[in-house]
Amino acid sequence: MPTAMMIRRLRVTTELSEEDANALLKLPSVSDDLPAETTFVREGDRPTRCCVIMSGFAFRSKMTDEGRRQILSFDPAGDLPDLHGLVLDRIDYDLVTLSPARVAFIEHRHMNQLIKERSTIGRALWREAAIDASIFREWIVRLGTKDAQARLAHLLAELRSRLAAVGLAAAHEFEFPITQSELADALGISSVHVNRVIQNFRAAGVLNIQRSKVTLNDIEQLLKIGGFNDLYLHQK
Amino acid sequence: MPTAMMIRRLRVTTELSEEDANALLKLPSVSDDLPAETTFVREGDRPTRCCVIMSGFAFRSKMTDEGRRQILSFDPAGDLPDLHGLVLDRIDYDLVTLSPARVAFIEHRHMNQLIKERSTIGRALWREAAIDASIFREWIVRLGTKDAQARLAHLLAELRSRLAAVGLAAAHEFEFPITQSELADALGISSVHVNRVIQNFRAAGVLNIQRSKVTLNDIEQLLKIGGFNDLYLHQK
DNA sequence: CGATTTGTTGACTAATATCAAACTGTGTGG
DNA sequence: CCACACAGTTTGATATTAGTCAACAAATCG
Repeated sequence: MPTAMMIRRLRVTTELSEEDANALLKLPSVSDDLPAETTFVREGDRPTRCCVIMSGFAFRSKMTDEGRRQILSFDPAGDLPDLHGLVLDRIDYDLVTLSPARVAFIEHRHMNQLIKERSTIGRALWREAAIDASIFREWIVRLGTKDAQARLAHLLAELRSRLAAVGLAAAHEFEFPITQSELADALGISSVHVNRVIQNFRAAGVLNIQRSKVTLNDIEQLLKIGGFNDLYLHQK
Repeated sequence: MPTAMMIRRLRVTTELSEEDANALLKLPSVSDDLPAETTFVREGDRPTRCCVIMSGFAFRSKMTDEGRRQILSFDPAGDLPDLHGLVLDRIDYDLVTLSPARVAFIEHRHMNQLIKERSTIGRALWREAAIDASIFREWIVRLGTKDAQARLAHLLAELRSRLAAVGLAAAHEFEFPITQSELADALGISSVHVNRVIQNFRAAGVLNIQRSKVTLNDIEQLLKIGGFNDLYLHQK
């Protein structure tokens, strides 16, 4: 059952009948175990299949001409990070494993066939892509209006909310195997500054990030500092 | 023909048969002339119709709890800025006129009917939404990796490219009725700093922004300073 | 025409970047 | 088990970018 996690994920935002779920489970796919830091889709690729993160984390990123990397999303198990490859000729970002991850690949023709047969699935997938876009919009707000502290708090609040929705976060902590340098590339600040911000949070007893685990000691503070409001996640 | 500009816009990115175009032209809609700075869709709204910018400009924005505004997109004539309202329960941003603008509204049920009847139109619209998301991703790169100069250059390069594609930009200039304060909210910098960056560009003979008109004197420099690469616009 | 918004300037401050060095932890091979 | 290498983190010093505030000038609008 390669796509069980994906169905759990879809059901966070969409009602899905057992029939539809079963149809999704029957999608032919090939899976691959990838080590951390593996780029498995590249900017400029012409996609013929889309992928599902089965376990671990991936992220999407872009390199600028000046050699800077911007991380655009974190994609935990269940995510479909290149769904729009179905309707676009080219992929406009790199897709990279953050941790060792298992990734399933589904041929576009199978997806298209299923969408044609079951319009509710087409709708669910379009909806999923729309929420993906909504998360990008909030990412813009994060970078455009918040200082370094608030950016980190907001990102962690979002991750917690999304991971909790699929059972991947406990009350006060979750697995998130990221380096400070990667956080820096996600938040648009330097890794030195990420380090200092984390230290402030530790000293204030708000949170800790250590060895692939995020601990949120004071979630109320976290939400307040990050100015976090979960409307944009469109969870039921 | 309320949606002629929209069709021109769709044809930038998608092949559309005459039949499909005609079906789109027959969509029932109501239009409205709105003054500048009018918020006509609000964050939290439950959408029942979607809109097409017929003339002028709109923008999408979000307010943070701290009272800061982040502009998320500029939407010229032809744009469908809330297409994803078709698949989401709530709108997660404000939609505001930048200039006086004519806006057409199409009931979701008419859109859904048409999508059901003509799957190529459904595809075209999904594709449109996917490109919208791609532009958000690049907006993240702009804010996360570029300094103030490059942000402005990159934004103007994007606008030029998109406007030229639908015939709304001449070789070296286009209409864009924006204040420096609005630019500041789009670029994540202060309006004072926007002013200084513009002055630098003027002094260097690269560009000018004046009285609702953007003049690009040295496009090569503009693209270079902005680090602009148009892959993400997915234009044919 | 006055009223209001927008643009411009200068002085000062705050946030964050950069650079370089040192420190910590973890895994590897001898 | 130790020594080493490596990646990641931490620290301090300094530089740069951009923000804030306040005043004024120039456009624009009714």
